[in-house]
Amino acid sequence: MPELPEVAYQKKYADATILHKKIVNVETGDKKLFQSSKSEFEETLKNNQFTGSERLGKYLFLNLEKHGVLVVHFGMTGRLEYYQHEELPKYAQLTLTFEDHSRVSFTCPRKFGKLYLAESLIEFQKRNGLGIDALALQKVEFLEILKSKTGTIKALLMNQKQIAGIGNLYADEILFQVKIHPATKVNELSEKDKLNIYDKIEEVLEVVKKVREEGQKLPESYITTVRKKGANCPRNEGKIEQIKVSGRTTYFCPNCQEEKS
DNA sequence: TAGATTGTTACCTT
DNA sequence: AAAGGTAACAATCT
Repeated sequence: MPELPEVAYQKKYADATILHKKIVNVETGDKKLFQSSKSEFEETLKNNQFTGSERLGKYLFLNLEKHGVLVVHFGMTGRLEYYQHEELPKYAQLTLTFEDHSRVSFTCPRKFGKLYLAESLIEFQKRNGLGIDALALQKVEFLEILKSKTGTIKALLMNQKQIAGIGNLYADEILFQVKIHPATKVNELSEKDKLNIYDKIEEVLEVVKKVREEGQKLPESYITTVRKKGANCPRNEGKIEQIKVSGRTTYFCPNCQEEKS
């Protein structure tokens, strides 16, 4: 599920389903997901309730009436499922039953998700060194982050300690939209390039966030819609290629996104 | 079937 | 010291 736009959708989903209801039962799954002891989760959540939610990057914060906040990281396959029936969904790792008998499960087939207990969003952000949320990022902050960096622009966009919220998919999308080769070194970018990248970060994330929240389709001009080796470029100027950049599989159009020399 | 998949991070090298 | 690249994690799909 999980880059910034998908987590924004999970926040909307949580807001519509699980706020202001007393939690009467807590069931936990594989302990590798739980970043505090499972008994601590059980004790903290039982007889408590969610009062609201916040999002930072790819993390969802479910604020509790007492004892701080439940923090959810969705890994690659995590999601919230709200339902009224008895049987647990497949891959349920945390299941809360509310006073009205409805339930919510955090499901996570690949178990890359993580659950934390924290005092607050700010405390969690500091403790984990998370950067500024990509949609709250100011132009000057972005330019400051780019200073004296030597790695690839793609790796920087995905570095959660610098900018929080962009992953492999939308890093590729941003660089496709701005027509910059993903392996370009940050120190080789012109000032114009940098400003264009900043604008596309905001544009792409806003567009995809809205698409996810409203259940719409991505624009046909997006490489994400044809993310496959040999596919036709949405601009019809070439064939999509697949390479590795900073260890991650990367899709781009060599025709639109020329390599700097 | 080998390699791919939206996540992070420990561990290497420079 | 710090920054950047890589492999590993788990389960499934093509």
